[in-house]
Amino acid sequence: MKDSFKEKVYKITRAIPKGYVATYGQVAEMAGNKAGARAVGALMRANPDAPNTTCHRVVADDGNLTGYSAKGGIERKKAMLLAEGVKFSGNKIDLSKSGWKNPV
DNA sequence: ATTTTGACTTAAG
DNA sequence: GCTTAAGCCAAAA
Repeated sequence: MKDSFKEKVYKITRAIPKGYVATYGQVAEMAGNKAGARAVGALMRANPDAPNTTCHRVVADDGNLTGYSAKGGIERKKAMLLAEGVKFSGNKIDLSKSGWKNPV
């Protein structure tokens, strides 16, 4: 299988359970490139599989919401995550409660 | 093929 | 605590 870096990133992003979020660095590391956090963001922006790839469950390492090219932007993403049960700390995600880690 | 940009992260000032 | 700089990777121009 030709799982390129981006395909892995999309797959991993899709694998994030509802109510949880993963950081770009985390996804990048799972995809095989620990330093590819930026690349992950770039791929999310491309997001060819938008309704299939839950790109809104990927956030910055600090739990801060960044990017989101779609309509509504950050506010929309925040509302969406909050509706899924993600715990927010003010205007950021509480990674201590909603931080996702891949169970192998 | 080379250069630029970007939804990152960490370190230093 | 916030701003600036540098390092990393991949896609787009």
